[in-house]
Amino acid sequence: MTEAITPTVEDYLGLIYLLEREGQTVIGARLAKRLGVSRPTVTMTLQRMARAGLVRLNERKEVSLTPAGLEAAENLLRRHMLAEWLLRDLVGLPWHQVHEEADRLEHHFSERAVERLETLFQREACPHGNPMPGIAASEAIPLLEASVGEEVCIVRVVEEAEEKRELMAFLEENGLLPGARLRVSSLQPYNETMTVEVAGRPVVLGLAVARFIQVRHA
Amino acid sequence: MTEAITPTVEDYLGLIYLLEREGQTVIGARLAKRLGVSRPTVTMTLQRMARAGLVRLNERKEVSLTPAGLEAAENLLRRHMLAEWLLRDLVGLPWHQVHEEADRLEHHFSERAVERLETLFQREACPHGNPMPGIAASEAIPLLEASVGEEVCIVRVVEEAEEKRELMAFLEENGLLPGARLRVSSLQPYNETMTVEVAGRPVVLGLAVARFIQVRHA
DNA sequence: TACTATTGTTAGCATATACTAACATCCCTT
DNA sequence: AAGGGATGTTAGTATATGCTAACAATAGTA
Repeated sequence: MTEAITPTVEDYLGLIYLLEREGQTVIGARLAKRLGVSRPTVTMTLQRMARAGLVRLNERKEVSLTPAGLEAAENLLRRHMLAEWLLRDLVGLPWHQVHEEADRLEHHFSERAVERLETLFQREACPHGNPMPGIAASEAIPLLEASVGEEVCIVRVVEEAEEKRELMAFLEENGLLPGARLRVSSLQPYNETMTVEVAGRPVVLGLAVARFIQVRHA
Repeated sequence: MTEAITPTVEDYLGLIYLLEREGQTVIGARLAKRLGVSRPTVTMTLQRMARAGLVRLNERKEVSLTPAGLEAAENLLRRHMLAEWLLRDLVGLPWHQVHEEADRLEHHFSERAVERLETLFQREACPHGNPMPGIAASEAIPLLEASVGEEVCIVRVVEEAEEKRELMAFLEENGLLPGARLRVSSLQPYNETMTVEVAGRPVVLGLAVARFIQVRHA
């Protein structure tokens, strides 16, 4: 028997999957920071996960998913994104809250519920524009790299940003959701900010935030 | 700070609440049986719960909810029933599966999600006809006690039955849901069964099951 | 190269949740 | 009243998940 995968372990798997997808090297310290737990805890949990055949560590202690781990991770991500659509489209939760809520619910859907959700929501990305597992990410560049004057369309807000509650509320308030059109008005690199125009109104964005927003030409 | 109530403890609270509502005396052994855990486990968990001010035990070891425990229990029950409506009306899960699914999800809704669900579903009972916390149960008698020839309408399938997967599937298959009209055709007490007519078709029910179904005159 | 910051691990501990085996209690019925 | 079945508890154990303190190893960087 593959012993049941706990919610905690699912969280590790999902995060490792996302980091790998972004091309980052996955190390324990990074997991500890993102998961909000201590490094010793990560060491122990990774040991259990390795024993269960979900991950492996190379000589440089870099973590990667085994085939079993990958499958479980994709499964979780799919449940996460389906939960987000459920919460947004049917429950009517505001965009900036669905990630946090889905993060708790995702672990508890049965096979049958997932099937129902899959029938209801045949989407290629989550409400934040990040691709469903198995789907290739559509072309996009960080808003940071768009040129001044350019008219762009938001493709996605990357997962790392989804975790930041106030930032998400700020983005929603200012209409900075996937699909939004905006113009890059000006750059203030000395101030670590840029100014964009959304629906006729100017919005000042920190450059760190502009790195979280990916766009394509409109 | 009232330390967070765990899903396990919530399960205990919910069950104690339901047993109390049915007027049963709540003892550890009964909890152990219904929760599917050993008696020692129940002893230890009840001790923690008593320490947390959620329940008390009298000299005869009978369990009852404190005000804090009652509040937490009603809160859980509400979340459970809202989850059931969500799963039935929006997700489209079949009637007989929603209880089991809700039993897992109920522990993980935020305040805000509950508010949304309450706006969407202003119901006085769950999909099985059992009253929402705070609402008085509508008059009904066990189907068992209806007289032969009588035409009745199903008011509820009691909570104890909700836990029995195959039974629930059987009931749904035969249209024995709240609101269904049926006629008591005959009794076979020697056989521990009774026969009812639903939508023109005869269905034979074990008397134990007929005790789980509550009806009113149609 | 030497120092420092980052990273990983060990040890020791705590809590919630489970289990079995064994014993204690208590109530009811014969 | 005695015996038996139901009930509650104790003791001992296990697992997953967390922590801090301390140390070890590694990697950069001055």
